[in-house]
Amino acid sequence: MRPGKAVTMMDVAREAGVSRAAVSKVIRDAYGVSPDMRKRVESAIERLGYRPSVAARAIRGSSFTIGFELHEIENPALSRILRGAAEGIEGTGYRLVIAPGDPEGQHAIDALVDLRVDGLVAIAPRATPAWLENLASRIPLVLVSRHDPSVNYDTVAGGDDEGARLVMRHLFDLGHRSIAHLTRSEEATAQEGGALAVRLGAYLDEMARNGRESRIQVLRTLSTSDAYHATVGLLDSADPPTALFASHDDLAFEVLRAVRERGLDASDLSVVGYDNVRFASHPGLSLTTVDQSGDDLGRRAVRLLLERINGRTAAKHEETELRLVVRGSTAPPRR
Amino acid sequence: MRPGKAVTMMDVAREAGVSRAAVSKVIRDAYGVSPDMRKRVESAIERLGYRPSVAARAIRGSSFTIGFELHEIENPALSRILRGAAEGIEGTGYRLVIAPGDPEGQHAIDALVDLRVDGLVAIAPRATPAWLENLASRIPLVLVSRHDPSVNYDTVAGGDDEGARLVMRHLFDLGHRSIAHLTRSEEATAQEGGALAVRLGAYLDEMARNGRESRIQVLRTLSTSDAYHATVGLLDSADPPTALFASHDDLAFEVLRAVRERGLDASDLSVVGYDNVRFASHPGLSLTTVDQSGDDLGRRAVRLLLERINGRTAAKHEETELRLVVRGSTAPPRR
DNA sequence: CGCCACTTGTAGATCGATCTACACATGGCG
DNA sequence: CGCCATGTGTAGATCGATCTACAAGTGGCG
Repeated sequence: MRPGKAVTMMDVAREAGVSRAAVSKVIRDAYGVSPDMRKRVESAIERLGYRPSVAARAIRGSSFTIGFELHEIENPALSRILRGAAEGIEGTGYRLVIAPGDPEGQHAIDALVDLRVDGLVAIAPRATPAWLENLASRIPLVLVSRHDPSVNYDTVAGGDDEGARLVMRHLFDLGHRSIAHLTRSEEATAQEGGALAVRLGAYLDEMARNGRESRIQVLRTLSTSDAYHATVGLLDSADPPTALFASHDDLAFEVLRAVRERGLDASDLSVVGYDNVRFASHPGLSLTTVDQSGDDLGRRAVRLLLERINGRTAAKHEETELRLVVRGSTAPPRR
Repeated sequence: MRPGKAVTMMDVAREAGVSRAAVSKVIRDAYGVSPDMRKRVESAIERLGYRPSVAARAIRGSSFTIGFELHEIENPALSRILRGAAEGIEGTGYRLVIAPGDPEGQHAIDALVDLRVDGLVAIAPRATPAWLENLASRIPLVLVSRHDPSVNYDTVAGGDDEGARLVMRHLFDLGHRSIAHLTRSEEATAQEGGALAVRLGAYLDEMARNGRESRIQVLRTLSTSDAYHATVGLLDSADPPTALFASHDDLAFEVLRAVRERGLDASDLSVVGYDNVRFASHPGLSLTTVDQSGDDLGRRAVRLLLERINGRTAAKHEETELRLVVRGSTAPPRR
């Protein structure tokens, strides 16, 4: 029974004793259907278990499917955004498919475009604005966690500049004067509008404003496990900082791992993350962090995209609410 | 430029001065293409940036896409399986799309079937074997973390019975005599072949074998945050158990949350999880758990599915390696 | 009674690919 | 020189839907 046993519109038409066009009209809820015909067609659909082929639809017009590009499957901050998107799409008649991919997002985005989705939500922290503009000229596009001032695609992001400054001020207020910043690779912060680039910029600026240029120290890691080793190296250095601002929670947790393993605490090295993922509130971790309402980010992205699919062309750039959540991983420095 | 500006095979054919069929042959690497024609077509493809439409392909035959049904986006154990699947598909010429869905998996699976993917990897802990058999008769299907003895679909799972017994023996060896089990809702353990059902069964059996029927205590939660409240209730009860076996790490972490908030430790209530997600090894959590190689689960599922797509019809049922990882969340009971 | 408007349903083109069947060259060989 | 095998390319049907154009039927109204 394996070989292509799918029920088609033709089968339904035969079963109901009407034409294909009639069936099409019924399922699209189009004009020109008598109550009688509707009933017969609907019962035939029911009986045969017919389901319209998205592929066949896509080839003619809309697939009623939107794509979500996700480059880090295991990053809980991204999962939170994704959950918001999934919630946001409910009841809209559209469905969501996710393509896992590389950090550039290229491969995943291509896969979704090839599927002929009606629109795209992407994170793609390493894609260049030029490439995205080009993409946006061919398909409705919304970017999450980027601040590009594009006219062709929308963006939704947290106020990363403000968030990072909240973090820095919190640390300065506690009395820290030597604060390091832990972020991703050079490429990850290369795009001016990227969230990590903005956070890095705010860190550098706040250090300068407070006259601490000489203590600026930026660490970079490729993977999360790298973050652990980088911290170990930092703690072993001659004159370690008293606080560390990690550009997102997943990195911060690895920093905490190193700190705890040494038997140290927040007075030795205060740690701040970003995103307020679920684990941050766990008493075993208790991470001070910034909540940028990741789920709201996803929900809004979907809403903006649907607006665009339905004809809006003027770009919108939104920001979500921010909130510094102070927990046990930060404290005044011991000295 | 927005309106359907996609480059089609026809455009490429025109550009290269050949027929559509010729272009098709080149991209499918089919027989009957002269080196000269190949070159011209390839350069035309390059010049126009042509990408074949998966939708159009799917309608005729294969989409070279496989679907992954994921009902809990934020569950790190599932993310781990997903990562394995994503790794396993690399270099195979297929691509992976994920559909987020409800616990029944119905909606997500339907969405993937409607997309006309070539095969399906599903977790669907609450689907009935009958429904899955029916599904498997229409599309190649592999189930993860289920032990159904189906002849129409494959399964890959950890040895859940053995794993749960490892946990129980570890707790008995430490001296625990009153052990509770925390699992999901009734529906989640209703399917006989489901991983949670098997773990529950092993718990009940081990309690009985050790003559502790009277201390059997099964708690159920709907959400992860529920697990926290359930634990609080348990700790407040008249004669609380000295150990708790949670059916997966995410629940265990919430149990630990309650334990830690009370200032209690492993001697008061030992906690064991299942899955060995990344956070389990964090010193702030340090959870004893069972590692069932979640990434391997995903990798194997993909491999089995591709075998099936390529013609295998005899069902295979595989199990992954198991390993009990003892950490700080378990200790001998205080009394 | 005849014309028009409206309702209800169908035929057939179309979307972008795949794939079978065939046409046309070319050249080897008896 | 004629026949056939081989190599190269194309025409056209096909997949499952959408959607325009139109045919047939019904009833209102002057």
